[in-house]
Amino acid sequence: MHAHAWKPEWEQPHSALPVETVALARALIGCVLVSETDGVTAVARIVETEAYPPGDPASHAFKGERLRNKAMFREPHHAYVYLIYGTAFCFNVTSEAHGIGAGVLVRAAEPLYGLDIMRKRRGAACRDRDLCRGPGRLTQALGIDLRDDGLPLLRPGRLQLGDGSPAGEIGSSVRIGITKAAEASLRFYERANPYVSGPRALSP
DNA sequence: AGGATGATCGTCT
DNA sequence: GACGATCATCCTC
Repeated sequence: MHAHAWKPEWEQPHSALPVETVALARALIGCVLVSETDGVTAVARIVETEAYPPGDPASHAFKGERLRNKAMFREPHHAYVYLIYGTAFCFNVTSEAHGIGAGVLVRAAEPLYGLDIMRKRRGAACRDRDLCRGPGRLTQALGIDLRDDGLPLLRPGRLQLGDGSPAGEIGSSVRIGITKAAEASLRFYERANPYVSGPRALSP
């Protein structure tokens, strides 16, 4: 597969990405994420997200703006990156108006381009299916870390979101790994996609 | 395929 | 001193 075959697609800036958190979480399914880290390009297509809307007790923004979560209170469509469990980074896309803390966690993606650098970053023992399957794995494969925290995502840079649309049906379920507001169905994923990280058989 | 566990560290109480 | 929007590994079925 030729690299330039993908280029016209992922060089398109995203048109009309929603600002509202849940709408954004759905709209991000199918969008491509391009990373230009350390002079290397890697591209993956988002297949699973979770919404953390305003007033959500499970959101890092719930208790107000802090040093760590200040990116969540920025303009929409910026990166919010944080370290979790001391071992992994999580990548979010900010949502809602400036000053309102909210965002969308990107949980899994389908590797499209730069598979070799992703394998190198993830380790030789990693199956291709698992390169970006999980929030911490995705950031590792794409070289996303604290340097990306707060960066805009709709212009060329270390990270850029490109246009895309979901293939087939979008499923939803409760969010993974949270204890507060655990009943809310705010996780979205491409139903038939094998690169989704969590349960794929749930409804509606 | 699915459940339990330890690693590891910044942030908050 | 406790707690995560997790992962890799080890275990059992």
